[in-house]
This record gives sequence, C-alpha cells and structure tokens, in this order.
Amino acid sequence: MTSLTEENYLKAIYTLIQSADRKASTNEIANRMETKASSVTDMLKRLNEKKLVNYEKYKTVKITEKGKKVAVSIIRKHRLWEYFLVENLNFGWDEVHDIAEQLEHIESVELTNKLDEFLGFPKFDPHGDPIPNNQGVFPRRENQKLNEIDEGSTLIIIGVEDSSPSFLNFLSEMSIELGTELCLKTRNEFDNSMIVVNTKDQKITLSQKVASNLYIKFKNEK
Amino acid sequence: MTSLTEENYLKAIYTLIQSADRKASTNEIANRMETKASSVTDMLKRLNEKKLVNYEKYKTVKITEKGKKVAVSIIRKHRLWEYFLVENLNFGWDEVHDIAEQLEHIESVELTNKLDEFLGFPKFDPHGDPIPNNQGVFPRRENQKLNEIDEGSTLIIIGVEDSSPSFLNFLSEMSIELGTELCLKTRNEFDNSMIVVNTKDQKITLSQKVASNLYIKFKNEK
DNA sequence: TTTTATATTTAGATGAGTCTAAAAAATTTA
DNA sequence: TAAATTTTTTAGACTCATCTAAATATAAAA
Repeated sequence: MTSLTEENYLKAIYTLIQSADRKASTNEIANRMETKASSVTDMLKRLNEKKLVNYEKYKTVKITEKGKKVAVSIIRKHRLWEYFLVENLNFGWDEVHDIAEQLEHIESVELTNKLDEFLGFPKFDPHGDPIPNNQGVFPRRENQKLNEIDEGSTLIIIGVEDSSPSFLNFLSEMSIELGTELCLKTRNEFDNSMIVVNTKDQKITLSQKVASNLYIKFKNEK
Repeated sequence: MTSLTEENYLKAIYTLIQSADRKASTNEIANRMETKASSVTDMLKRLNEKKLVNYEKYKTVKITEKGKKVAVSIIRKHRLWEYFLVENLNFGWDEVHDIAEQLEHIESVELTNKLDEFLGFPKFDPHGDPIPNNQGVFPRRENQKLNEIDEGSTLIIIGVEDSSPSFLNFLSEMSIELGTELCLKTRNEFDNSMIVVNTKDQKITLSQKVASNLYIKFKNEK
C-alpha cells in the first residue's frame, strides 16, 4: 500500500527523471515537493525499503519498475480527471490542476477505467499532455514546438510545455487554446518574436519564450 | 481547516445524532468509526478545541452549527458522487459506497456545485437518501415504510434504510431497485411476511425485516 | 592538493492519529 | 446505599511525515 505522500514523491521523482533524462537529486526533489532536503532523505529511505526506488545514500535515486507503475497510474488519473473537469464540468484549463491533484489519489482501478470509458478514452488532457492507457502506455505526441517552424506554415496548437495557471490564462487572453489554428507570418530577427494570424484574421505577436512553450502539428497532419 | 479524519468523525457524530435523535456516546462513535474509545476521546478534545463540537468529559457530545456545516457538506459530496458513479459510470448501487467515501473529502466548493449542476441537481442518491443543496437544506422524503402499508396498495420503492452492499445486492437479485413498482397482495399473519407482485406479474415474498428496510410512496403521489 | 562551498545525511523534536493497559467516573444491580 | 459492572478518560508508546540544527560527504576553486 502506498500512502498519499509516497505517491506524490514517486510522481515528482518520475517526472523529474523524465524531463531531465537522468537521475533526480535530493535537492531537486525537495524543490519540486516544496519541502526540506532532510525530509526527502527520510522518504527515500522508506521508498527504498518498499522497493519503489533504488537508493543508496549520497547517490542519486532511480525509480524501480514497481515505483514507475505507481507514478504512471497517478499521472493517468490526474490527466483523466482534468479532462473530465474541463470537458464535462466546464472548468477552464487553468483551473483544474489543484483539484486533479486531489482526485489523482482516489484508489479504485475500476473507477479509473470506467471514467476513461465514460470520457471516450481520450489520448491527451486539456494541456495536450498524453494520457497513459490502462496498461501504462503513453500515446505519442508531436514534439515540434512553435519556435522551430518556418514562415508561412499553417499549424495547430496541440499542447503546452508550461501548464502553470498564469501561462494558460495568458494564452486564453490571446485566444489561444488547444486546437487553435495559426498561420506563421513573419519571424522577427533581433528578438526571435513572431507574428501569427488566427482563423479570424487577427494578428498575434508571440515572444520567443511563449513560442517555445507551445507544441504544434502541421494542419494537414493526422 | 478540517482534516480528513476530523471530517469522518464529524460525519459519524452527525449521523448518529440524527438517527438516534439524541447525543452520541463515546462508545457509539468508536463503534461507528471502527476505532477504540480512547482514540475517540482524543479526537473529541480536538474537535472541541476547534469548536466543531461541544464536549465536556464524561458527558455526551453535541455538534455545533460549525460542525454541522462540515458534516452536511461531506454528506452532500458523498451522495452527489454516488449519483455520478451510478448514473454516469454505470456502477451498481451496491458498489459505490467505498469510492464515495474517498471522493467526499475532495475539497473544492466550486467542484461540488459544478458536479451538482452537471448531474441536474438530483434530490436523492442511488439509495434514495436525500441530497442537501448548496445551502445545506435536505429535500423532504416520504417516511413511510413497506411494512406499514395496507393490502392491495400499489406503491413505488423510493429508498432503503439499510444501504449495506449485502442488502442492496439481495434486493437486486429480487429485481427490486429504486423506482420499482409493487402491488401488496397479502400479508402473512404469523410472521408478518408479505407477498408483493411486480409489473411483470412476478410474485415476490418479503420478510418483515426486508419490508421494514424499504421506503415507499403510493403510486399516484407526486 | 588543500581549501572552500555545496549537497546530503543524521540526530533529535514536533504533531496528528492511533493503540494498549490502567485509572477514574458513572451507571446498574443487589 | 454499597458493590459490581460498564463507560469513559488518562498515561505512555508507536508510526508517518515533517522540521531545525549540526555533522558528514562530495564537488569546485584556488
């Protein structure tokens, strides 16, 4: 049995390892969990006891297969609930994270799978993040970002790298959401900002930073 | 802020007081919570500190208005989620209790109210128990039970007194669920069992005990 | 390679929630 | 009313998850 806190640690460790493509350090985990390094050490010992991670002191931690399963299950539940909150309960995509953080710990495989079915087996959550299926397999997503695209291309927003409420809210004000179609008009040389046009012919200026946080696919792609 | 455990205690105390129409004793609470009396004493002190109950040692506990609000909010969430699980996710009415026990602690007034709206503001949960509205007001329910009815009456099952999985499962096997229409044919004098007929003209024999656990309304009533 | 800085772990304490065993109060029975 | 029983509370200990402060190990700089 894994406690709520253990689950949160495993999720943090898993996502850190995924995003950084290496081992997670004590300080990084403490940072992510908004706790102290000493607390992390305590928890790593416990998780090691339970064979959810492989941990030796002063060495970086690795997650085991068993631990990975727990983490992926939490991520699956989180993203399914986010989808439900946005699609069925009409929450905004910037409002759902904290509620999903609670719902992700509800323990019932049957519930998760029935929710998945009820939602129509969605592949991506409201931020474009992939939802693993009940076997823990993630669907593939285009990894191309808006800042890497040539002028003149027509494309569709399929995800965000940063899904903080502030960034999502900013995008909403720019009338950008998942599925938004944009045409890249010009790229500004000196600051790498770009001007895009939406289907209502409105011109939107996006900074390099914003563009690098938007996943896209080309319009004609499936 | 009330912890998960505090919420469960308040719910237990509230329902004990409601059903017994008096104060709740330490032992009764311990029994309901499946814990020891000493743990209950500890918790009563804490709840008293927080002004969620009025407690003096060796005297029976009373719940405060503040505590009642918390308890009713938990009950509201529990019953809304049960409704969702049965109506939208196709769970059986005997399968939803344990999952709702977890979901009832999800903290977000907005979520609760949006769920309520999504479900169409249901008045009764899958066991016929009333769902308080967002002001904490319970809808009224007929309090008549099947064992109090005259022969020849046609009636509809609107609730169950005992909503344990075993009893619900038993009812399902008898083809009895909420909304089932029954006609009371004969009452057996020596053991108070009764024979009822459903709309498919099937005869069903119900013991006194079963009948006293079924809330009914007459067919022509609104 | 020694010194300095940074990262990590240990030691000891705290609070929530639980337990067992024993003491105290309340209630029932004789 | 006094004795016996039941109920309730206290005392002390345990686990989980956290903290601060101090100690130790590793990495970086001189």
